[in-house]
Amino acid sequence: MAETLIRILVVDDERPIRRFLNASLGGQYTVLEAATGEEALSMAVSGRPDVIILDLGLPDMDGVEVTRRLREWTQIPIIVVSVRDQEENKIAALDAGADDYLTKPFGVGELTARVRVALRRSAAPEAEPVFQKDDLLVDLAKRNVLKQGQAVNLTPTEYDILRMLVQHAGKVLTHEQLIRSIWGSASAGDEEDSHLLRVNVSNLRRKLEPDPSRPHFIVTEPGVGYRLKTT
Amino acid sequence: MAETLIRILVVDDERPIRRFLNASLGGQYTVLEAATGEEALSMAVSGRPDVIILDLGLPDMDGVEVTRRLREWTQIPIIVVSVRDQEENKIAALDAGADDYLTKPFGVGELTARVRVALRRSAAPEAEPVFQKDDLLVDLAKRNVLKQGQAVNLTPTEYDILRMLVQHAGKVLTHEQLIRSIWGSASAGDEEDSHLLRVNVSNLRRKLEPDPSRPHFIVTEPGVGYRLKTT
DNA sequence: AAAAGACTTCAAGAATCTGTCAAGAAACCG
DNA sequence: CGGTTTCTTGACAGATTCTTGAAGTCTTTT
Repeated sequence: MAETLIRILVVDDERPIRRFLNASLGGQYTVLEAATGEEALSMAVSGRPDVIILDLGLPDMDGVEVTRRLREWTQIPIIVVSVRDQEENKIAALDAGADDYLTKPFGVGELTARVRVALRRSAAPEAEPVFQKDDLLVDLAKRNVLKQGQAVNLTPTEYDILRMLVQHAGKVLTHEQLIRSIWGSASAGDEEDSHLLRVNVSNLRRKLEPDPSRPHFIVTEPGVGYRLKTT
Repeated sequence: MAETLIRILVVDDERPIRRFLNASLGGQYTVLEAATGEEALSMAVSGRPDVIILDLGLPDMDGVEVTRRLREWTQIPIIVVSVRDQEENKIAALDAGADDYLTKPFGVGELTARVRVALRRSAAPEAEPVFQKDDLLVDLAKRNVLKQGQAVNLTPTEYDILRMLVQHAGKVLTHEQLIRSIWGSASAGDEEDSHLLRVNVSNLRRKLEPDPSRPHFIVTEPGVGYRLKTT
């Protein structure tokens, strides 16, 4: 069957559950397994799954955090599966970037139906999680930034800005868009934060650009915002 | 906020439930209502909702059938809401094209979270308005202007004018329309600004036209305004 | 053909926006 | 708690853009 090319990553720390899901889905899909959050994150990169089924109760990391980390670089559909039935858990997971939330126990039929929904949708094109140009390489999945093969140390804020730029490489991001994505929608339209943004971009350039005074990667669009050059 | 432009169509035959949902969602979204399947189908056309919340138990038509009919022409996210808790109902609805399935009773928080998920997804792939003619390419989504493949540096004002022209390519834009869209309605009818407009158009031509003295793209309609040639 | 009106071009000062440095405050980590 | 990193803020120089005036060009009208 050609369908077997579709890969599903099952993340759950309990082996019996993994085996159960493997048995349920294995007939139609290729099933990858991960038992911890770290494992899930790395397998999401290496295994290139088409759907991720994620249990919230992991030993090393909360499932919501895993979701958040994944969403930094990919739109792979995430179906959260958990014994937690409280509404607040569902909301937190969904707002963190999950596409669906099933409460255990659930029927296999419903799960596969929701997997089909996720697959049906993911015909859409996906942004590249890796940006490369000349000596600069940004890998959003690994959270790596290399300049001439050397790791570059970025502060969280700097990385957030760079991630935004990479996710919209080639497009102009307005000051407001950048500020909102980094400091929240609360503080948009504030001159203070415009300045903050400029300082951070300046720092970014100093760390990334060969010649910060004549930017090669992060170019200014006067009066508007910044853009990551692709060409 | 302008966010109220997002429209949600609530389909349920019970008025109390419609009122409840309207109250729950009305603060953030514009809520449209339909009580029957037929009404839902016609409102999906006329109301152009961004999300549809659909009850399965309608008097004239089964909700699954409504879903199927909608999917014949649109990908508007459909969140099914039903008292039916059997797995087969869920599977049928999801496979018919629904994006999500909630069993009544449900929490408002969860519903709005799932609405956000649906909106988040459909917000992603936006149509890119692009204008191309000969050597000139204007990409409004990227805010890019290329002349013979080379990026052209436009000032914010110049870009605003060009954007207006592209958005109404082929049509004549009066001086007043252009001035109003760029400097606000306050200063329309002012001779000062008419001049300003001319200066900016002149600069635009110098940057875009092969021969600024004989405009190929931005042509003057004497006494009226300017027009972007499409042919 | 001259005149009037409309449009275009050029140039320079004013206003605004942007980049950089540096130092104190705050947060983080062991 | 001490040390380190990161964040925030202010000041200032530099660059870009906006605005305005004057002069030149084109078109239409008389």
